[in-house]
Amino acid sequence: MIHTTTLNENRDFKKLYHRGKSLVHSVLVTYAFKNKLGHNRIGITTTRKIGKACKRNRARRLIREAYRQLEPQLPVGWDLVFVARTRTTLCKMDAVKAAMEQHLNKLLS
RNA sequence: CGAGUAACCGAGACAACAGCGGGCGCAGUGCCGAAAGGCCGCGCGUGAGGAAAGUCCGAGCUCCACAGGGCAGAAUAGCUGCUAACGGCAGCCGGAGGCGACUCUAGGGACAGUGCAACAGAGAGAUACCGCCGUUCUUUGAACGGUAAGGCUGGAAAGGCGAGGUAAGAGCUCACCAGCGUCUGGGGAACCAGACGGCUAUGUAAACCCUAUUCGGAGCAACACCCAAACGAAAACAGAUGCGGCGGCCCGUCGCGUUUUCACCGAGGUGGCUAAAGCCAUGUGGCGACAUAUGGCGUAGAUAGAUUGUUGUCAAAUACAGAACUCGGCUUAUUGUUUGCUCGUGCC
Repeated sequence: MIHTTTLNENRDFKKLYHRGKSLVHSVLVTYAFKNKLGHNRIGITTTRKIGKACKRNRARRLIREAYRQLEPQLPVGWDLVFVARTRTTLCKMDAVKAAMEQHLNKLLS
């Protein structure tokens, strides 16, 4: 990815959950918060509610691919956390991408 | 054709575009960092399973004393073999189920000891309630004695069943069957077959227990190394009959003050990390598990965690499901195809 790194510290996730803006959709929950790094950081949460390792991997892949396709049009300087939901594993990538695009347009404007 | 039973094999392939993790090669010495070290571009090649799962066994590897003695504790339980090892596997023996193919089997010991067996029933290591028979008194019965065939209860009632026998009965006697013991024969063994003997006193050891065999503990967040930082203060207790290290206890052994509070110091990096009791093919030995020889292959190593998204073609690609130090098993989840065998039905 061009200007994005992964978010891997638990304290960063907690900060977004408490202080970030969020939107909910049936296949995706998005949290966003501005950072001062000059690039984006994303984190993906797949809880055990979704299923076992295989289903969680699938959800993570779908979200990462959706983000990758949307990335060129996004503004820079945000921390993002995407939370997969149970229905995420059942749907196609296009549905996730549409939900994400809708969320990001609202949150990052 | 239907029902069943056993086993092999597969787990999408190909093409296009986009994208991700390792590896190798080339290049700038460009970027980040205090440093160890890491990042970026292009090309080539490579990249999840039959169960990767559950974490139920067994090993390797690492550290604790290269692991010591005893007790406690745990596991296993027909025989012979295979294996690095196993609670696994193979073959066989015994038992159970099925018409059969075939399947299942936690399969040592109840004359070492302790316990339990409710209720019912006359009586459950012990009986005489009814009944049957005899004797006596007497006469529609009673007392005493004999009996375990018949009745009732129960999961189980003093081996089963038939004949003889008897006052009535009884392994009292006999044949057959079951069980026990001894002997003989066969087998490597579990065990099998036969003969003879006396005539026997329940079940439960997935109840405690006994016997035999095996087992030290913790786990890759193990552990090793590198860079940076720190390596101080106070209080309490003890003075070796103390504290700590080896899962519990006792020894043994090694090390040494210990604990608490405050202060100081990294959400650092690299290795371990994949060549392995490895896989494939062929030959040889073995009923088989497996062993062995030759040749070939070199096949993921992440650390918020990598093969996926969108199409097209194929009759369909759907199910269960994602490596996390590595192997050998077991168990559980689940999809498709094929083949052998068994039983039933119909036709030739």
